[in-house]
Amino acid sequence: MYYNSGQVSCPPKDPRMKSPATAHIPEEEEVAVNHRTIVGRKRRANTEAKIIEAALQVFAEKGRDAPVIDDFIKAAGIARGTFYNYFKSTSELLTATSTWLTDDLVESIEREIQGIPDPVIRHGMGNRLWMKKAESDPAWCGFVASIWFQGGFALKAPLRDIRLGIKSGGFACSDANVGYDMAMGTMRQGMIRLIAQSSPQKRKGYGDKIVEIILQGLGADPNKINQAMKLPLPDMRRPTRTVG
Amino acid sequence: MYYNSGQVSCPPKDPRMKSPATAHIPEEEEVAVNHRTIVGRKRRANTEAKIIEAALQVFAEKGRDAPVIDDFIKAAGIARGTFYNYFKSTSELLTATSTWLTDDLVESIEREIQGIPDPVIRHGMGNRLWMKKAESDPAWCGFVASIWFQGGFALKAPLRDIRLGIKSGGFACSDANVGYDMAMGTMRQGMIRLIAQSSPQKRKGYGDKIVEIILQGLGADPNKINQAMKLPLPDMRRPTRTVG
Amino acid sequence: MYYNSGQVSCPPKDPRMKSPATAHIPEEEEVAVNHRTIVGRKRRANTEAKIIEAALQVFAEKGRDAPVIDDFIKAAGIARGTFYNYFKSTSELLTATSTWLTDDLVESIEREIQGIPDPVIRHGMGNRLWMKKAESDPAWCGFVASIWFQGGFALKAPLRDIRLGIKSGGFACSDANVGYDMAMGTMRQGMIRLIAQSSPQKRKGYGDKIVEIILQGLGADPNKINQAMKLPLPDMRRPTRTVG
Amino acid sequence: MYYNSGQVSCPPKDPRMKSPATAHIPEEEEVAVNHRTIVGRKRRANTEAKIIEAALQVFAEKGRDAPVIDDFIKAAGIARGTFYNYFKSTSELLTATSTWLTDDLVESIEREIQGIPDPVIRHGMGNRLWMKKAESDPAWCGFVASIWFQGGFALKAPLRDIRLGIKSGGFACSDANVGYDMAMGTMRQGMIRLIAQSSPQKRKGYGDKIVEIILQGLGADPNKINQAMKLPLPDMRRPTRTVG
DNA sequence: AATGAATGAGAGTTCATTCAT
DNA sequence: GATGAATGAACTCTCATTCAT
Repeated sequence: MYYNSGQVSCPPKDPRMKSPATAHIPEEEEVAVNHRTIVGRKRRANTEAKIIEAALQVFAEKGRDAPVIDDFIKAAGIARGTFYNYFKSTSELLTATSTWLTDDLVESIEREIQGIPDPVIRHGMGNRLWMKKAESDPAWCGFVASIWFQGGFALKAPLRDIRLGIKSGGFACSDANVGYDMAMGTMRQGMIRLIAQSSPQKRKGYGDKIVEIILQGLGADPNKINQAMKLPLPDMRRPTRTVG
Repeated sequence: MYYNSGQVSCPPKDPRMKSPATAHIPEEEEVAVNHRTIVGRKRRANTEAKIIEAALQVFAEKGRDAPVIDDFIKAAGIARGTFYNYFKSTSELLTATSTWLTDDLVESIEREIQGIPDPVIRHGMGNRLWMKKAESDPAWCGFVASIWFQGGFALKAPLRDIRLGIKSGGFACSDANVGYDMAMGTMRQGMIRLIAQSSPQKRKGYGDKIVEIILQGLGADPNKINQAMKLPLPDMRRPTRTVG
Repeated sequence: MYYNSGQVSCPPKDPRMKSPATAHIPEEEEVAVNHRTIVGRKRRANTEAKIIEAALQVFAEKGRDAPVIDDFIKAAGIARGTFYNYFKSTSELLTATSTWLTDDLVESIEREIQGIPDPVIRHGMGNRLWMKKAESDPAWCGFVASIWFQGGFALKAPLRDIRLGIKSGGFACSDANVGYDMAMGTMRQGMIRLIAQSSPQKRKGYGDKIVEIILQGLGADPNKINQAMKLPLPDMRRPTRTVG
Repeated sequence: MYYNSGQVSCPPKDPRMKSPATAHIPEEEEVAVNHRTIVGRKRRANTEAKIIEAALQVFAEKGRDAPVIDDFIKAAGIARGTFYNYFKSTSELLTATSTWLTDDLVESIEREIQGIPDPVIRHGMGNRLWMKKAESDPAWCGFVASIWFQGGFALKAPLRDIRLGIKSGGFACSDANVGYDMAMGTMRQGMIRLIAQSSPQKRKGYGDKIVEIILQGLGADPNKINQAMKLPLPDMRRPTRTVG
């Protein structure tokens, strides 16, 4: 995995898969998978997806702390009690939502760039794909910048590539942590600017500028930077999840 | 002014000075500034300072959103009603606190670096002084990183110096905004790492590394970077405000 | 309708009926009126009635402005939060209570007198029934005099009958508004005296005297006044709502 | 006295006179009326008048119950503590204000009509003068209708005249209390209509209509009513107090 | 007398959580 | 599983009153 968030968890596509909220359900009992069980599972998955999708909207609109349970159940069209069948608190929902929202982008990016051998180019391309998403999907950008970055935000892959780049001499940077802080901090700040910037033509291209200055900050060779910035960005196969 | 936040306001040292919460009190134009008035002002200023100082502790401990009025009045040792004589809400108190906490650091930094003619060196020195404070005062660092960076965080001076640096050829950076985002984002992320890092010897020197990578990211000449990093950091004359 | 207050609304006898506080609940158009829904509605209606009945007591005891939320919830035996599930404020509760309390008396009176053709007699009989209620139910009288008369108190039927009476020559009165003010003002003042008067034998008959002077004030013929005052007062079929 | 309110108290014209709020000051001590005492008294009277005049405005604007101490001290331009030097509570201020506002009207009316021997005519003229004030001074009318009528409102003179009128055969009314309720209730209701009616030409003459119907309600002879309504209204010598 | 900062009881309101149906 | 009425702790805010100066 390239962009590999610390807390990986699969979104509830497959009703058989454990999602964070359902992790407590013992699986051993599930010997007799009869019709009712299957129906029940489908309903569960359905409702959970409904809640998470509604939560995305709500968090994107109101931010991290303002939303109250009522906002979620109204947006999801469910009853108060139903909420508690899936999530113990809003913060658990926040975690689930973040995970669901970023995981497959992270996976997609990783899939796209795993073939690139040079860590400098690979890092640059990974960042570009990330910022492209931020540029083109304001709601996603808003959610991630203000919410998902909070607390965790530990992407393993970039740190690893920065380390490899330093070792290989591609990056001139005294300390991998410093480089990582620079890269992550700059991306975040760039995303914050993208949120504030409503005009699409002004957003256009800002992501690449951000990536370029990151590579410069990491001390990459200008020619290599040019090379990384000129590579065509692949269309990511499956469209990734979106907020709206 | 170098580090010049938008809303500069003097802390309530001098009871005659306007502070945000006392701004409505008529001053010089007052016809009869009699004894009672003066006494009253002193008390006001006193209490306001007491509240703000307590608030610093509270915000540093509990963060930006968690604290409730009760936390502040208990910490300040005042009555509920007294709080409302000074601040309409916790967020107003937050603003006042941020302002009070950062304003004189910003002023001090500015005073120190205004004599440096080269915008690259000046920018580097300004950043170093800022990060030095962050390194040496964990509570201040925690407060500022989590609270003051929120929303506003528009320091005019760094942006201006980045612009001047680009114009003079000292910085190689396609867009001043990008450079600004990089510089600010990196400092923030560096401060977040400083907070997480409790061991003093690991904190030691991290601020300078952050500044160094910022200058590299801005495309400064390595010699000039060296020069900026080697200049001795002046002791700022008055010790700046601190959280504890 | 005779005594027809502006905002007629049915009291929540039938859980399916809209009452002010439950007006937002979708009804017939609801697709699936299942068991749970029905049960929920019954509970809602129940609680609402419980609150309103308690509110009557409270308002009657403490007046219009003194009561606080706590009084209502204690009297109704509900939790703080439950109150807000039904009413946003005490004044909304006041409105609901007034409406609930007067509406069916107004309806009953109207039912009784609609058959009387002469507007003079009809007006007299309507007033007599109203004052009879005031005489016999001190709590109701106190509530209505101090609360319901506030602001609105625009009963359409009396005004219409006064107008008809003037047109037909039964009343000698220069201006229907003046007559209306006289009639309403006199009844209110009479009710205030009834409240102050705790001895039942002194209250006895005071309502009829009030009505008599109103008719005299409207310039009705003494014989007709006599006639209106001598007609037996019908027992209103269903006992109307009462405060206690 | 004709219109003689129960609680008569002189307004603070003469600083030597006791007003309700100063009634507790012992007079015995006042043997040595030196300069300072006199100055103090003048200040007292001044401040009290200032408070009461401000209170009139406040009550007229906000009604009987809504105003808080803050409203009064802001309107009067005094300090919090000063308020308590004069009034123990808002309701004491309300009483003082009512008294101050109505007393001299009551006196003036009484002075004007004391020479009229016939109780019917006298009552009619008294009412007319009252309603004339109501017609011409909306603020006064608003204050009196909504505030002063509350609670007390026991005017002795009208009741006495109604009694005398009944005894002399001028009024045909079974019970003086009923007549009194009719007269007072009708005036109040008429005043309420005057408040609601902002157009001066519609207000014009309404007071006399109100008085006319009162006399008719009391059973006065039509000729005598005519006579009472045709007498020219005297200009009351001193202009009475007004709200603005 | 006048001042106005400080007080704290008490009122209003929100909202996460439970639970019978 | 789904429902939504009921709950009450926790929070915000107001305002009459005191008192040192």
